[in-house]
Amino acid sequence: MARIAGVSLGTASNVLNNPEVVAGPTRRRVQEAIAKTGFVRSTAAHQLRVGRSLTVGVVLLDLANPFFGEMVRGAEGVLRDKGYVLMVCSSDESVDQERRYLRALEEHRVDGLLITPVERDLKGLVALSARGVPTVLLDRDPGGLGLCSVTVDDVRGGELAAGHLLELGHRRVGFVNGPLSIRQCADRRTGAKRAFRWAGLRPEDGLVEVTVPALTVDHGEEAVRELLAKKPRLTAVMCANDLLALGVLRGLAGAGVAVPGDMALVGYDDVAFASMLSPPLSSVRQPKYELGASAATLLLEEASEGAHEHRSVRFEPELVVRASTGSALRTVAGSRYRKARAGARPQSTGAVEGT
Amino acid sequence: MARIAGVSLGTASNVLNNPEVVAGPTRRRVQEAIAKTGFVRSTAAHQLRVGRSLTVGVVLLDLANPFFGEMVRGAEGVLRDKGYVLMVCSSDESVDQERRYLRALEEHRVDGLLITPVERDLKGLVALSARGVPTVLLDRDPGGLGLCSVTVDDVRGGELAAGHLLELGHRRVGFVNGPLSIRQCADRRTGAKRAFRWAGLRPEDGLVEVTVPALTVDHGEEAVRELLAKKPRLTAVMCANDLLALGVLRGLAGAGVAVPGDMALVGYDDVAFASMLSPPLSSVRQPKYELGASAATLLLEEASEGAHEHRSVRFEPELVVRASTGSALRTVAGSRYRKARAGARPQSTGAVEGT
DNA sequence: GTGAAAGCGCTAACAT
DNA sequence: ATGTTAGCGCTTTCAC
Repeated sequence: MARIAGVSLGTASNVLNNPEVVAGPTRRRVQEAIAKTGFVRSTAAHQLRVGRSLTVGVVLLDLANPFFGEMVRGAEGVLRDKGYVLMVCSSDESVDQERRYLRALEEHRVDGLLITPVERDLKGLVALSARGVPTVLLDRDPGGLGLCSVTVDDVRGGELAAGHLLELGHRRVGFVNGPLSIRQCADRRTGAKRAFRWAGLRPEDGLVEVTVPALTVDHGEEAVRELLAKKPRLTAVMCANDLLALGVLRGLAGAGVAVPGDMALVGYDDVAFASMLSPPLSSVRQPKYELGASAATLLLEEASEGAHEHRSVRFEPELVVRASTGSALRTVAGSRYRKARAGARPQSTGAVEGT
Repeated sequence: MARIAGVSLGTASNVLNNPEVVAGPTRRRVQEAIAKTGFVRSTAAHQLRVGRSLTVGVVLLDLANPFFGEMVRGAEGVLRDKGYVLMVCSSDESVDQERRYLRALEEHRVDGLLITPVERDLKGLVALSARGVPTVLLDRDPGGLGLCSVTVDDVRGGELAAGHLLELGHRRVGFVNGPLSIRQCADRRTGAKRAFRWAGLRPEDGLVEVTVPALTVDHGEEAVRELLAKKPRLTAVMCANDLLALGVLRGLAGAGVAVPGDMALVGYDDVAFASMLSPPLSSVRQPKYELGASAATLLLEEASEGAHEHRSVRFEPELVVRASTGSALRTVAGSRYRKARAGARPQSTGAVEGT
């Protein structure tokens, strides 16, 4: 023990926590002893005294999913500088597993919790928060309950995708969407319709929906037959996610339909391989890293402030334009949409990436 | 506190840890009190007494990389049932960051450590292990030092890829590889050559190497010109990873070369989108989940056994055959390779996935 | 079967 | 400026 090697005891603690209060020579002596004995302080004992575990719990659906991986990196980026270590848990979309982990994290007395909850009922989390564990919801609306949250505006995302196609002059747009019971799917649909209305068009006329049971490549590919059968013929397709878009892309290739020549295509999520497809896929990106980083920041706020005002941060998705949507279909019509949109709101924050 | 609500103190502890030693009625009374007061035991205090933190540290290069994400899931799968929670840390390939995290994890008294070390010198980890923290290396050879490890046989992987093409009858095979300073690249190359020798062929004649500075899509695409210029003409190409393969695929498409008709193509890693390409890409898969799971198992062994024998587990990569390598070029020649290979070792554990 | 008491490693208040 | 002491919440003898 550093104490035996040195000469004091409680002073050693000061060397670690209030170095300035210890006299130079003493301090050095203690530090030497620490180095020599290979002393490493115990967080557990520290926690028992001080009440902070220097630990933050993160519960998400599946760490193997790059979406969550990147989000965690965002949180880690801000939290590690504050000396926190992350306890990361995959609930696997199981309410039971989630409960077990929440229990374990509470036993560990995490100083905060970031969670994408699978349980519909949030009252357990509200209670946890009331018990003094700062809690931030990830990609989930707190629905008026007293919780912080960080979400992405999926309505806006749907609007961006549809709006982009409208700007390019498309007036007959297919929309391959998943079940509306998934909140994200419903929201993106709402956004797409809104884009049509902004353009002075009726969604019922121009937005042709094809609903598939799951957001997979295969379902996307199957949807192509239906898309091509529509009359009058579609000139563009938007999809509820990139996997569907990839399937559509493959289906179109099989049918000899050129993208973007005969059909423009835009996905959603901007997954890693979207930029690698042929042609590279235009898509709507979610700020995954920022999502995590901002959640962590909210957490720190809630942990430091005495009386805390719960806050909800909503991120704007970002349109990433690539080759799959090509250039304007008819210049004149394109400008019409742009004009209708102008002045309504800050212009779309679309980023353009090389082909 | 449960104690006040109930009637005893140290007995409450027994209700939690040795329920059978407590009389029925008493036990029930305590449990009620626990439920009513919302008591949650403190791991920290527990740890202070018992010495176990119920925590395992995981240090990897980047959690946003799906390779690591999946590996962590493997570890989580076996560890969570034992009541452990994972402290996951991304070193970002920074030696400094790695050291900081290792320090923090040791302060937390993790019961074990899984790490993909960035620091070349492993003596810090050996010391840590000697100090009583069971440590398992992930995807890194312990080089004779006393540490457990879990790795994947990249030589074998290279052999699988090349062997597959040889079995199909290809005799002029391009190999787009990264810098040999990367251990994985060097190993895969060694394996590819070995496959040629097994087939009774000289690698110098049949294996045509193209080295690129980095394993990216763009470098793959650029390599195509060089590949197509080779005489006599190549009939197949293998790549050191899937990104390169994707680039090659794109380049070939641009040059009007059909895959697999005019050129067979096999990648490495079997990333998520390999199966989604057109045509779906044959590749060599690393058992990511199993890597993590097996590392965790090793950790548990090391933690439980008194005198521990350090073990190294080496995984066999797995050939995933998809459409990009098509069918045999010339049946006769194909069988020649197969015959040479037979009996040499347990046959390749290749899995076949739908087109 | 249950209670009482010591102590894990640390920090903060107090005494010197 | 340094040493002394109490106690964080728990487990674990050891009496009863």
